[in-house]
Amino acid sequence: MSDQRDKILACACDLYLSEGLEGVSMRELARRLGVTAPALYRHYENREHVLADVVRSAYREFAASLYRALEGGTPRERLVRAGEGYLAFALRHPRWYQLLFISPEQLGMPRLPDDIEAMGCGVHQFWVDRVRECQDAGILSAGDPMELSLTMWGHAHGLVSLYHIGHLRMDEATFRREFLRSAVAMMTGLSTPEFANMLRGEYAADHPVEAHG
Amino acid sequence: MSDQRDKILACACDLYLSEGLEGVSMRELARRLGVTAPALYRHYENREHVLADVVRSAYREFAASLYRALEGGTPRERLVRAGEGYLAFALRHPRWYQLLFISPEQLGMPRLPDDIEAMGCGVHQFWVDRVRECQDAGILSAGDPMELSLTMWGHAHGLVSLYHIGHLRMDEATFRREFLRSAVAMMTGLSTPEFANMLRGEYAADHPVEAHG
DNA sequence: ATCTGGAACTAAACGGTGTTCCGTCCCGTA
DNA sequence: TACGGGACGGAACACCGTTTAGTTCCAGAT
Repeated sequence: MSDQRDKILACACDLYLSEGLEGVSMRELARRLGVTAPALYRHYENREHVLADVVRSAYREFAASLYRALEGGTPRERLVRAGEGYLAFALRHPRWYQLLFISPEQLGMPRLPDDIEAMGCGVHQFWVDRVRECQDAGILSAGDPMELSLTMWGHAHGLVSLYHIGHLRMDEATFRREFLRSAVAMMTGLSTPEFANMLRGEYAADHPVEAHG
Repeated sequence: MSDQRDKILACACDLYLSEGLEGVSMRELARRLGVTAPALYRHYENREHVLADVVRSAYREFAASLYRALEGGTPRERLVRAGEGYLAFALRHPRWYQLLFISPEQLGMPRLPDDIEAMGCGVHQFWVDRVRECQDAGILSAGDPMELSLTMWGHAHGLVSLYHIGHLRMDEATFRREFLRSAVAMMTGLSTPEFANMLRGEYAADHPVEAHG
């Protein structure tokens, strides 16, 4: 029965979300479960395997947040909703987001397990699909959809990452505005000329330039 | 005399570059210096302060790699060289690059020391200056130079970060090509229309599309 | 020349970590 | 009823950061 394994994982997730990676120790885990540390090794080979399962949980939560974008009715709406879901997840669950993009060696493993790498590729594929259908709809310019999605993903992850680290001295509301503005600026370089104009127009209408001097 | 302090720092840098963060332990540091661990506390308050000095070293190396761009003769050349310097540093010294963008809590500190945060802002300011002079030269579109540089920085850091983590399944040469292509695509969204056209033309001339079926 | 103070070090220890080994209990099954 | 195996606890090993107390040694002042 893997009932206890589930409890360990749930406890490890709680511990990680509240205390960070260093907070997830086998002994503290055991303490919270009313057990001694060696007992955990009945259910998990070692700490590394526990952390790998926490990462898997993070990926599942992340994927769920993204896949809700498929409820959108048009390629454009699905792409926009995917972007919104991405940002929402990154801001609502900073620690989970960071776990998705942490280097394996910080988890104490030389390489990520294959299935976790596959989850990362799955997310990437989701983006490629969103891009491709926007290309088919004439919204994004032609070209390898993987290349376009790479540019978009890199941009989004970079901004979020800089914000989480604290290199950007902004509050969350300001960051949301900057993220949107920056995304629109970047997307105009990836869109068809007509759609780029439309994007600029919509953004200008929604965000009138404030007077300052 | 801070001779020993310098030796400790040099040894910590070596240790970090070869073994990673976890490899930098006070005991191993002491072993390599032919000394016992408590002796280190004569020269450094604790491990956190040692690591902070390693981060400072990383920043100095990074800044040096960037500031060489000022040898360029035109705003455009200085911006391009800065981008090349950024990528070169990130690829040549992955561990040092990662140290610049690591979250404080992974270093065991609640917040970065003020002077280190200031070094990060200094690098940012360098980018803002490169952008501003390109705007003055009519190469980049008008607008807050901080906003433009944020878009560019986010994009660059995001791509490098994804590559370092291993989410991008490419060798280094492929990544360099993808990075350049992606940067050009993004820059066309930030440039004046004339310069965007020129950019596209130059990139197309340097990178003829390969035939594939 | 002797005394003194302080810098630099060592040894030992405390409490923490991941992990292993071994003994023990307990429960389902033959 | 006997057995086997899963689940656990206790003790231990080797490591970690850090503190305390004691030692060595040398420069400078008396």
